[in-house]
Amino acid sequence: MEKHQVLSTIYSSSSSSSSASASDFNSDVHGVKKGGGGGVLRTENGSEKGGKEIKRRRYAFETRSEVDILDDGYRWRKYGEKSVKNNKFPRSYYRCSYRGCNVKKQIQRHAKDEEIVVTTYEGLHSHPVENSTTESFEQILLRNHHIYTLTL
DNA sequence: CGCCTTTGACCGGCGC
DNA sequence: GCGCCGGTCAAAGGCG
Repeated sequence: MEKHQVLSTIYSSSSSSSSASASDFNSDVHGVKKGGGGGVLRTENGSEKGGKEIKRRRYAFETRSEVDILDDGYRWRKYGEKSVKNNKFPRSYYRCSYRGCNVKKQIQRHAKDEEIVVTTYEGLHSHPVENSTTESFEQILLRNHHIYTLTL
């Protein structure tokens, strides 16, 4: 629904289309505290060892949106949230739902400009987009990744 | 009914 | 050697 303006460059001064909606800043639909969770005894995980570390490319680009969750057409499952010292706002960690698609997405807000959201993609998708209604966000990503191609 | 969200704890690496 | 930071996972509950 909401159109998100992707900033091709870091310094996108031209910003007059700041039509702030009446959306809640918190946008916390739940707002309910749960006592469950936590206190989990992590058993030894027979993770694959000897696995070769695959070089993961990180694509980070800034987007101007009121909401942290940007609908790029893929399904993301939030798996964690931690606050960064440098940033006053917490960073959200999202992961792709598709089996076999281990793409990770990190969303962090700017410490100075909360209106600016930094989205960092890790890995590449290997499955078709589910939501075709959304504009090809991936296209923008590919276009922006040229500017923000960080090789880990 | 299924999927997703939230929170706490734990782990690993690095720094001091 | 210990502390700190960042990142990940797992279970439960809620909502669609």
